[in-house]
Amino acid sequence: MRIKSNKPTIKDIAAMCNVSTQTVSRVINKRHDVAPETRNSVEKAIAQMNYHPSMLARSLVKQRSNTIGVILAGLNFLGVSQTLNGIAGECENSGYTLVVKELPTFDTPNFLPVIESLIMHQVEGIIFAAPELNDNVNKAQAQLPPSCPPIIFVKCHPNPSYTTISIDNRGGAYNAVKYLISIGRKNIAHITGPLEWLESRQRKAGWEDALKEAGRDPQLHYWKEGQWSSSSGEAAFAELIKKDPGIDAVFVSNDQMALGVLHYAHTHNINVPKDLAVIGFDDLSEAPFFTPPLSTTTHPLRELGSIAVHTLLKQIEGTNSESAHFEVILPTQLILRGTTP
Amino acid sequence: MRIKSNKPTIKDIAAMCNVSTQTVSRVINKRHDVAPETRNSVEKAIAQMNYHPSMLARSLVKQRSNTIGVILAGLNFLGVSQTLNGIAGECENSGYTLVVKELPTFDTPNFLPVIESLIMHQVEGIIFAAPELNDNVNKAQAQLPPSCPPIIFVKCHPNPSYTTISIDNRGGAYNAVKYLISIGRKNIAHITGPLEWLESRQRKAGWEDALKEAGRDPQLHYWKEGQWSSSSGEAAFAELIKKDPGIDAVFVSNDQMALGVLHYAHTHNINVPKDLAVIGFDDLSEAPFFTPPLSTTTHPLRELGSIAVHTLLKQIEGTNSESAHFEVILPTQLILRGTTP
DNA sequence: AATAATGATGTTATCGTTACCGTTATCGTT
DNA sequence: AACGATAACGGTAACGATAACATCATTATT
Repeated sequence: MRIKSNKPTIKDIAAMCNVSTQTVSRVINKRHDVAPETRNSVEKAIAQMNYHPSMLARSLVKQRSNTIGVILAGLNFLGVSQTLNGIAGECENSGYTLVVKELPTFDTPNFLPVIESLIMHQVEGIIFAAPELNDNVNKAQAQLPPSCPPIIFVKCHPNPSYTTISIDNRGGAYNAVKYLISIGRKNIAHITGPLEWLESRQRKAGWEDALKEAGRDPQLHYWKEGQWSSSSGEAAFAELIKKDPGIDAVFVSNDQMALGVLHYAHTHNINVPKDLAVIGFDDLSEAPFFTPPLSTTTHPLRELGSIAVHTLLKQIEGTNSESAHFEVILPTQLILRGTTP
Repeated sequence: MRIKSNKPTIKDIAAMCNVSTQTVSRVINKRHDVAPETRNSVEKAIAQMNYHPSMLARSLVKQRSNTIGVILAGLNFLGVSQTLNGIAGECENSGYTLVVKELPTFDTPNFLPVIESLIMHQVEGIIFAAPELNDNVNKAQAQLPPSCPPIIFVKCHPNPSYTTISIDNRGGAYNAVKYLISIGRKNIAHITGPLEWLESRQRKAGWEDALKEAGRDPQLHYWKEGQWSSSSGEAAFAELIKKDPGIDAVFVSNDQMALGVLHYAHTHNINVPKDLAVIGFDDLSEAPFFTPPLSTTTHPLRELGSIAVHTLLKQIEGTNSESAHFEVILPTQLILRGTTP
């Protein structure tokens, strides 16, 4: 006889109590058709043997894994982890297990292995939460195998064939720039994120739209591409101000780069906000404590995550007829602090 | 005949190719004892039918899930997500699947449900990466069921019964304060994190040790408890400086609170670093761009995560005899920037 | 009293895959 | 020509759990 693994199974419990495995199963699943006496004895045995039901076996026979997968990249960025925070919390709430796959880089060309790995794990749904760079999302969508479970794309461009949930980047930027115009700034520059990122392009579009709406030609305004980091923001601003010393406001695509701008201003005796108004994007928890406190734009990333899970579960658990795809765009909010007058 | 689910199984492939399921299995597992012709036909069928093997079934029969679980709390904190970054990356590298469980709060009293949930999922190992508050880790260890798979505790106090991997908080703080002493600061205050946190207590101990070593009585120095946030840091410093206007240096338990201190200094015309030297902890990527750039202490969180996985996998895959527990403490590094002279 | 309804349990088949062992065909060797 | 070695494959029994049905008592109903 082979040496038994130390993990007790439903059979061991059944044998111990002189009942069938089915009865044990009934106890585990809290069914009512078990005699109190039997239930007691089984429960005692379960506690004694330290038995835990195997989800693998359960999932196999039930044809339901109660698991969803999330694909992401750049966990070390605060934005991504905040989204994950929302996702994980909502999973916990609704009793789903979360499998996390992180892409090695932002611009991983081939998503298929990751998606297939999730399919092999029988996940019931997928949240695609890697940022959209170039056409990576399109590529991913094109690669989706026919047998793919429900999938939600987060923070990407809308696509009627899929459910997408995103942040109103364009609108947030638009509002920020509109405000700068409203306070009389004439020369509003912009520091973008890396332009492969959809978010960067959307925010840039918002800047352009606001300028156009005010009857100004965006072509005549300066902008420069940054790389999200504070140092790139500082460098970008240094270039901008060299090209045009008359810049009196700058809309910056994230708070970290905005911090770089503040640093430059501080070291070059530029008075913020009198000579230079600055508005960022993200509303980092540190932003109110920058010198001066940073005006910026909020976006509900944690909420984004929990909405994504919520929506996904509805698609999983809902009737099949309910598979209409749709699009959610979450609003942003302009927060005025010390870097605007 | 029942309606077949759309997901093909190994049987479907076998039927399609007129071979046994075993042969299909052999092809899937890249065994050599399959005729090239047969292999080809099977592979074609697999591609055609869009077949993906079920990890559930595989794990069940192989008695190996190739999955590990991680327990964490506070994903919205940068430190936690950086650790997760390291963990996820290393899992990806070594072909393990990662299941993430986030605790609802830092001080969740009862870990058992989370751990049991992981056990039920047949994870082969667990990384406990929630921060240590009060005696939550002790509690968790006491609650560990006998049948628990290998588990590694991260960022917690050493315990010979378990493998632990942590950051040298005490040493980092000690070095920071020692440096402040070496540059002649007489009155070195300290702002702690919440004292339920082990990290806070360890850093405070480092501060005390350095003072003692210099022949000073820590009792005569001021300290105040903060809550990690910038605003709490600012408030704490406001109190400290009111109690003793002679404070000429402050060691702050994290960078966010240090930012709060800088903010206070700036708004109250305290010259940093001339009148007040500041050293933080964490080395946020923004720290070099604070005004002035923040001197602080680095710690390798991403590395911590990948080491944790690495160690865990060695315990899982290694021989059983290799189950000796041990303790790793990762070093920190003092980074001097503008808030120290 | 006969029948039906209920309550508590056991039997068997099944989920998708692999391990284990057994079978057949082919080929070179002596 | 008989033999064994090897290659290529198949059959069956697991893995741990549940669904669906079957089987009994026992109690309620007419």
